[in-house]
Amino acid sequence: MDAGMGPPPVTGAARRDSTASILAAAERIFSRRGFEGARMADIAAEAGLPKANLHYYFGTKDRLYRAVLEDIIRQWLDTAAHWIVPERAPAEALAGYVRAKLADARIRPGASRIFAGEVLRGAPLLMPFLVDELRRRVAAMAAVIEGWAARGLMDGVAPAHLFFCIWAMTQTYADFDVQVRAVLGPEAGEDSVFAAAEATVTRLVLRGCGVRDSVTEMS
Amino acid sequence: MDAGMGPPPVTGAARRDSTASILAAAERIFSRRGFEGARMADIAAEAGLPKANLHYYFGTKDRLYRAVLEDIIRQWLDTAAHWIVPERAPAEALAGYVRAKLADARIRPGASRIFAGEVLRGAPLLMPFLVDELRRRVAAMAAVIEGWAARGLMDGVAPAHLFFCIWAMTQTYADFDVQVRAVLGPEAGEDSVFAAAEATVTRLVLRGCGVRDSVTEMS
DNA sequence: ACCGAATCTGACCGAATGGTCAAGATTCCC
DNA sequence: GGGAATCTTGACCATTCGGTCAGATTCGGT
Repeated sequence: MDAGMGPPPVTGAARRDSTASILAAAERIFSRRGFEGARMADIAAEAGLPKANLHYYFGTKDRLYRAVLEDIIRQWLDTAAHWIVPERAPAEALAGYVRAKLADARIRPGASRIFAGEVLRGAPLLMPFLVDELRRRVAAMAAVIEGWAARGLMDGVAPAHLFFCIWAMTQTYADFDVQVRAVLGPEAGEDSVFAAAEATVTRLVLRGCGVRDSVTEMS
Repeated sequence: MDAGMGPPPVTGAARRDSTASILAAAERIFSRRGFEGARMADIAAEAGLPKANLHYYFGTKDRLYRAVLEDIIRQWLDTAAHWIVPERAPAEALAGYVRAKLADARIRPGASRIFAGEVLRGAPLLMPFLVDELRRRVAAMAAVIEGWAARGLMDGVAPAHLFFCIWAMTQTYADFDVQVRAVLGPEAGEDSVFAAAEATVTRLVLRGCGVRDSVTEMS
């Protein structure tokens, strides 16, 4: 992440507003069209600014994309670090993590979609992050899981795969939202969809891991 | 699916070879670059044919993409129709379906990635399919699940969401293969990765659904 | 009020890309 | 064997798109 620097390295006032609205617009456009499909002109229009303005602040399309990604990664890691800690009980931690990830998927689906698109393409930009930071984080989280298993609080499952599954199930509600809506039909409201999603995912995770003291005995 | 027709509506001999290698090349290129990112010239090079040849057989990039997608959808539906049937026991059906989907993800990851990319973009081409065919299929599969639940063979879970979760978990091993490999490291071989994946996903699904007579009592 | 720095913007490129075409090569069928 | 349909291909084009730039315009400090 972070390569070189844009035009002026100083801080400004209007800078904040412009960059913020550009980033927001970029997240919206990139999330639906992907990096290649997104047009700088469209992002500019979405942000209500002339195209040259984007280049003034971010230099190139590539750097703008990186900036968006960086923001996404930060939140991604924060959520995990908040929930998957040894102090919590497995039931609370895993259910909380699932709930938080689903909330992200609902509130900020574009972020999840951009991340997905990046990894789909082979993670040309994120590869260093995946191999270094993410790998370390997962190792740490795996240790937490194994600690719980060792204390008899849950079954022994392959920790990394458990996380792959949790990420897949939760993020699918952002990445494949169109499919979810199409299948469930228009009569299914957002609230009920996400309520059912949380119940289902939580159930699969908690029961699948044999978590004792299952908070969600039924749903 | 299927819109209009290519240049000549007749059958040919060399036609088969060329179209086949073009489709294979297209699947490889589209799967990593997405529709917008894929270059007709690259697909041509991958297929070992001049670019004009692709246009001779498929007319436009759009029609070539549709042809690839159509093929993918067919397999997608076949697998589901094969496993999720009332005659089978839930344990066998669900485990078999998971195994088959994971095999697809391993053997033909490009197909899954193309499908994912299409849905990520809002399914501009697949929307009709999602709303009509897929919705009907899921309704049928949901009826099977509910039948099993009614017979006391498994718990009552929201069937559509169960499938969303199964698709997410299995396809993530194709779509996010790069992330999986990066996190698990190079020392993890294909075989062991997919073995662990199958064990984990199957466990989450079967235990999560409270399937009786669980074939996989432990792993 | 004044001045330099920061910000903004319309007009303008060059490269890349999907698509075309007409002429040449090959295959098929009688 | 011969002619027509099918197939192949290099050269070419129009458009689109990321990026540039020089000239306004506004902002911040004194």
